[in-house]
Amino acid sequence: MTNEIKIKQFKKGTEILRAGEVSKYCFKVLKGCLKSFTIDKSGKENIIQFAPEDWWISDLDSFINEKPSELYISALEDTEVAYINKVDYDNFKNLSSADLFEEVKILTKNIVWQNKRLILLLGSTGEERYINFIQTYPKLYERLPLKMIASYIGVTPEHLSSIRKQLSRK
Amino acid sequence: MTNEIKIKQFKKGTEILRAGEVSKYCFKVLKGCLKSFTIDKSGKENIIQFAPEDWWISDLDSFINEKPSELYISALEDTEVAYINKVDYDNFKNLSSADLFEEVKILTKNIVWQNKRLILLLGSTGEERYINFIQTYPKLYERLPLKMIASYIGVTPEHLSSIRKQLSRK
DNA sequence: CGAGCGCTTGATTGAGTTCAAAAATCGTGG
DNA sequence: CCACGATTTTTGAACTCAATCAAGCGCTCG
Repeated sequence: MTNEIKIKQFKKGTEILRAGEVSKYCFKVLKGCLKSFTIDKSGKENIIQFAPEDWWISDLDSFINEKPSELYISALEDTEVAYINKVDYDNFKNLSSADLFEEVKILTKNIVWQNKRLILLLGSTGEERYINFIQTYPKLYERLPLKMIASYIGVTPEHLSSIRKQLSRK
Repeated sequence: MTNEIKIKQFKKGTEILRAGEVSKYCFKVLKGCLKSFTIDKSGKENIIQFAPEDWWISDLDSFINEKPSELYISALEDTEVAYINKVDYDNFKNLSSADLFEEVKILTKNIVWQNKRLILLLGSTGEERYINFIQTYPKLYERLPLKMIASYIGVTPEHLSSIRKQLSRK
């Protein structure tokens, strides 16, 4: 197996992937934080994922099947990533069982994580999702501006502001 | 590798997993249809996933980590499944690279699928999600009662009914 | 110091829920 | 094969939670 992992830096604010382009890379964040998001019909940005240290991020569908991406990816902070390209990824099938098993574990974690988000989006209020966010990602809560968290949990910044106010009355 | 896949039938309406129990199995549907769902604070049922033919379903977090399930699973139709238990699943690490690679592909598909749901839930209206559902799962649309589809796309049955009415005026 | 960004506040609007009840459909036993 | 009860779907009115709109405050950084 050849080690084809490469390293790259992005300055805060860098646009790394634009919807419509094919996602050529899969990133693992070493330092800093990236986000993936859509922009819907009304022009609103919806954050699908934050990727702080040790998380990986990509538009998997676009990356694997080489189709236009639905997601944008950009840097929320100065960020350092390890990344892999499609050709190297396809060589996965030549990896050892141990490495593939590792990959299975990483993917499984992602499924569990996304599933929890689906459960929250379908069955809880904005307030509940906000509380859950703080408890689940206390570090991110300190690092990210309120409007990013609002977008992630699916409410407007104004509404999150009022949620906060209510919660502080206790 | 031992083939530890077993077959089982469920009658329509059977409760297969209850939230709070540990999910002992991972099911692959051969015939019929299962659903996984939560019941939120207000008692409302929120459908997380439908599993018609060839889909697999489980509370993965509960199954893998042997913790109490957040999800319920039940049979929407008379259903036949293949299932695997935890011990056999753990033997995955002894599988061939080819088999593990296959597993990676299955998991990747699940991630892509869940990701599309997240995008829809965060960035579209009930009407858009309904149209998307019909286009993505025309077969399911024929088989399932409206209230199930409503729960899946995150609106009330009453509202879905009115969405339908609006769409039919064309 | 001023421009811009992030956060808050309050007034207004609107998409979707709730509630209640009628109409349609389904399924099961006689 | 029909009848009747149960479930599902439709309808409409009242309501509610969150979005939108608009304005103002406080920081920071250029």
